[in-house]
Parts: sequence; structure tokens; C-alpha cells
Amino acid sequence: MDLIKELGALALATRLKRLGEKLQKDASRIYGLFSVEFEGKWFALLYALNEHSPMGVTELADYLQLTHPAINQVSVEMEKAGLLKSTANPRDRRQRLLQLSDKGKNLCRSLEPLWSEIAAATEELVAESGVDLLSVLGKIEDSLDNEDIFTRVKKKNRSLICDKIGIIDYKPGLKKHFESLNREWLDEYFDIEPEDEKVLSDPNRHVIKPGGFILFARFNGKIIGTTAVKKHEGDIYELTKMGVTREYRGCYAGRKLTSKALEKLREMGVKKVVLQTSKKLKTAIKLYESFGFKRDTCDAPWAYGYSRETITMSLDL
Amino acid sequence: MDLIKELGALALATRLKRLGEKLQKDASRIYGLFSVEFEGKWFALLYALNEHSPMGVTELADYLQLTHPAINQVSVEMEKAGLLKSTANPRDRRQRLLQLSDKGKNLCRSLEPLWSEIAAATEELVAESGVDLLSVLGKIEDSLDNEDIFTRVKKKNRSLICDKIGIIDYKPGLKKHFESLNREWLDEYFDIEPEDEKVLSDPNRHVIKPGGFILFARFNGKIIGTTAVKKHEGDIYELTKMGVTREYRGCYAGRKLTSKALEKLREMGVKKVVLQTSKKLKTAIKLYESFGFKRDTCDAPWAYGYSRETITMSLDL
DNA sequence: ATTATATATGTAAGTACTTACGTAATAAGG
DNA sequence: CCTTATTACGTAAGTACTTACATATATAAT
Repeated sequence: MDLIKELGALALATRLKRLGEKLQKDASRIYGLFSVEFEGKWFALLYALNEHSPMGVTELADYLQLTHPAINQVSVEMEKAGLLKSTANPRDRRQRLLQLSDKGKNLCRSLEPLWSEIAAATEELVAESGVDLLSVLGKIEDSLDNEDIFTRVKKKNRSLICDKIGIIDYKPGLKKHFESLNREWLDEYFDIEPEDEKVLSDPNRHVIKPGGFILFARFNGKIIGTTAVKKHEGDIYELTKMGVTREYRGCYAGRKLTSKALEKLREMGVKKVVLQTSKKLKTAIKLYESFGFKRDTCDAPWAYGYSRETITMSLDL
Repeated sequence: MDLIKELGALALATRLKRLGEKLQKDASRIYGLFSVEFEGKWFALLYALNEHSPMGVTELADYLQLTHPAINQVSVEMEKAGLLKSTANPRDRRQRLLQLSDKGKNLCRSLEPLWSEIAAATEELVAESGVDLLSVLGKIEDSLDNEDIFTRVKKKNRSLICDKIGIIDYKPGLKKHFESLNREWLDEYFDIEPEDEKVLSDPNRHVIKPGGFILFARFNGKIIGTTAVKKHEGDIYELTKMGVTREYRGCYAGRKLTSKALEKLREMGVKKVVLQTSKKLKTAIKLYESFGFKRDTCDAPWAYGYSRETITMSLDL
């Protein structure tokens, strides 16, 4: 009769939401039963401010695991209802400090017995299932924090995804992908420096024309990763600007890109590849090491002097 | 750190919703990972139509436990996306029969492996908690169907609520309450007949002026119930038109109203009360019996000939 | 002291639904 | 057969949030 129940684990999400909504609706009906003028969505904010006040909007958003616009909207409503008042923080005039008004405190006091009743009835309900749902929920939340469903599914299918990743050459139409893929990891770990900006804004001029090349990883028609090989003076070839978009990291796209780049270099008769990376990029370093790259002990005169701390590696082909 | 977690049973609803939303978001990301153009909210409809087709909008709404506007909106979207087509039912031209298009069926086929993966990963996640969450959820849903939180809290506090219910006399301003309270149960169990309409539209003329009275039950300033006593020819007094609004049923408001009515009749020196009710109204009959009312075996010439089947009762004061 | 960057907040619009209400077609009752 | 429900569906607006974006202030870096 009820498809969502029949679907089991596949529709767990819908079922959890549905149950949660039912419980919230019941709570609202209980407020109505006792003629307390109170909306369910005010609960978290009222409770939080009753415990700990004053608090800023963002601070509350963090505490209540909501977005700051949510807090902003609810706080405006509650202020209109006379339940709280906000004052600018004199030490930081950006901040709006929220605290309960007397009316808000009184409301809290009249709600407390209802909250006890709701909590007690909920505990009773849960107890009927014979399982400590709260702790089960806690465990699931922790497991999910540790590794969410997306990551689990990706991990299980990484080889399958990898098999379907194709490596293609640079075309002018792909310039924007070269730029955005690299900006993604640069923004994540470093500041973008003029040298980065130069290469990203005109890869044809700064990579391909001097005798290098650029590769892209494509999956299901989507460009998901890239890498470049730059030619320096003295026939030095540098592996650089490798990036894989976040959602596809861990699917061996970087490995496939590097492998193809090295293959191309071998075909070109190149005998040695160098690269510059950073200690921060641990997965990258591991990847390079797996291809046989070793950290340079001697000087690397080809290396660009980025502000970010770098290490250089090289591999004899 | 996280207030919602700290609050335990009181914030169970929020937590369940939050977890459900997280799982749904992950599912969407997985569709994106495999470049399937599919929105999470389409899932239920697509799945249902793949299993069983064609189906009407309302039929699907029942099956998926959603409202029919939800199905309507999603179906319009999915039709735009070419995933389903709708045809008017030739036997009932109100009905729009939905079925998957070839594109929809193909999409289903390409989604099936993803659904397996999602289900497997979810099962794995749940298994880590060491508890069969699905069956726990089922039990909780059943418990809730049996008696929801609202009813539990109301039951626990019925005496407390009852103590605060006051009985007040008719005032012209309360006419609309007399009408709506009675319409509530009449609509629920019967058709409203001309006799009902007459009394409800002008209680002053048809109840009070002939020598009867009307009482109201008030809780926290809200009118939650009513009853009337009509005087018939030959000093016959009839208890009638008793109704308590749904949310407050089970809090002894009817008992209090009846008790007060009988008390007033005794004060008036009345020796016998009669009433007319229906087999359908089991709680009402029980209530009357608890006051000593007995089913009439002989004729009740005062009784109005409602179309609905009635039984008459009487009590010697 | 400037300039750049980050932070705290506000605002608009979107999302996945819901409730409330309106309309056309069918079924039921007289 | 005609009137009156009832049913199936559609539409509009509301809800409890979210994301995306704008703005003012504060802090850090030069």
C-alpha cells in the first residue's frame, strides 16, 4: 500500500523526513491545545536564547545548525511578536546581538511544561520500539560524518568510473575548463599568484606554443580533470597544473592523466620529467611517488619561485 | 556544540528531518556523479510508474503518500522533461492517466544500478549502528498511527485540561460557535437536515425563547464545546446539539457540559430529561449512560423525525 | 594609512512540498 | 431526467527552510 515503506533503505530518507514532519506537526498541535501562541519553527531560537544570551545571528546559526538567513528571518518574526530584542554590539557594529524580551522569557516559562510533556511522550513512543533510537541516530550521524553515502558509492564504483574516464587533448573550447579546474584546487589550498593567472588565462601561449601540452579527463561527456606539461629551456619538461574536480576525486582520474602525460613524453623521446608541488597536497605527492617520482635533493633551476612553499620532484623516463 | 543533538527526544523531529535531507542530498550528488539528469523529487513518481502504469494523479498521491498537487506539479515537470506522457482516461475524462515514455523507461533502466548502489550504501550505513533501523522505524510509525504524540500528551493532561474548562451561558456573540461546533460533528457523521439548520441558524428563537438554554465549554478563553436543552410541549426537556471540537475530545468537556445542564434542570425543578442520539455516536451514548440515561422502550412523541437513524434515551432527575 | 580580505548580516529568489480553493466530469438520489 | 453530491484534477499561495548574492564593518597586510 505504501511504496515508500516497501522500498526499504532506498526510501529511508523520505521516511525519516516524513516521520520528523509528523512529529513537528504534533508539537504544533500541542501548543495549540494549550492556547500557547507559538510556532514550531521558533523553538530552536527561543530555547537557545533562553539558555545562553545574548548571541549573534551567525553564532546562533552555527549552534543550531541552520543557515544565517534562517536565523535572520525567524528572529525578525520573533522580534515582531515581541519575543526578543536585538541590539547592535558596540564592539562590533556589524553584529546584531539577540536576547529574549520579558515576554519571550515568560513564554519560555509557560512552554517548559509542554516541552517536558512532548519529550516524555516522544520518549515513550521511542521506548515502544524497544531500541534507543537517539543513540542509534547518533551513531548513524557519526558514521555519515565519517563517510557519507555519496563517498561510499563513489568508492565502490571508483574502478568502474575510472574505466570510463577518457583522456583527451587540448582544444580552444576547453580553455575555460583548464582555468576553472585549476582555480578549484588553487582556491582551496593557496592564493592564486600572477604566474598561475598567466598560465590559466592563456594556456595556448604559455604551455602549448613553447612545446608543451595539456590533457583533460572526460567522464560521461563531462570534463572532470586536467593536467599540463610545460617545456622549459634546455629540454626540461614540467608536469604542472593538475586538478580534478572535487566530486570526482578518488576515482583515479589524476592517475590516468599522469600516466597519459608520461606516455606522451616517452613517445616524444623525453628522458626526464620534473614537477613542483607542495607538502599540503599529500594525495598528489603520493600519486607522483607511485609513478616513481623522487624528491629532488639538488637545485631545480627551472622551478618558478612561487610564494607558496613548494617541493620539487623528478622522474627519469 | 550542537543544541539539537543535546536536546534528545525534544528535538528528535528536527534530527530525523535533518538526517533525511542529508541522505536525499547525497542521492542527488550520486545522480550527478554518473551524469544522470535526474532530480531527487522525481524518484517516487518514476519508480511507481515503472512498477505500475498507467495511474491517475490522485491514485499516485495515495500510493506515494503525497498530496495530489505534489504529483501534479512533479508530473508536469517530468512531462516537460519528456519522461512521461499523460492521456485522458476515455472512461472518465476527469482523470489524467500517467505513464512513462520510452525516455522515462530508459532513464529508469540507467538509474536502477544507481538505486542499488544507494540502497546498498544506506544499508551498510545503517548496519554500522548495529540496529535494524528500518524495522525500528516501522514500529515507531505503527505506534504513532495507533496513538500520535498529540493524543498521548492530551491523554496525560486530560484531567488538568478538564479542571480548567469553564461552563458559560449563551450570549448572542457565541451563536457562531454554537453553529460551527455542531456543524463539525454533523458533517462528520450525518447530513445536516432542515431541523438542524433551523436550530443552528437561530438558536435564540428555537432553543432559548421556548424556555430552553445553551451552554458552552471554555478553555483558556477558547470555546471548545457546546450543548443545548430544548423545551418541548408538556414540560419535556431535551438534551440536544452537544458537540466538542475535535482537538479537545477526550478531555471530559462533554461530561462537564452535561453535568452542568442536568444541574440547571434540577434547579429548575425539572424531573425528567430526554434525548435523541444515534448508534453511530458511541462515546456520546456511553457518556449519557454514565449519567444514568436509559434507552427508551416506549414511544417518544417529542422526538423529531430525523432522516438519520436515532435512538432516544431518558433520565429521571 | 591604505588596500585587500574576511566576517556579520541582510535580501531575494528558489525548493519541495503543503493547504486552500476552484472547476469540470461523473455518480447518486429523487 | 434533473438536481445534488462527490471525485479528479488544476492553480495559487503559503511554509520552512535553502542558495546566491549584496553590503557594511572589521582585521590583516603592506
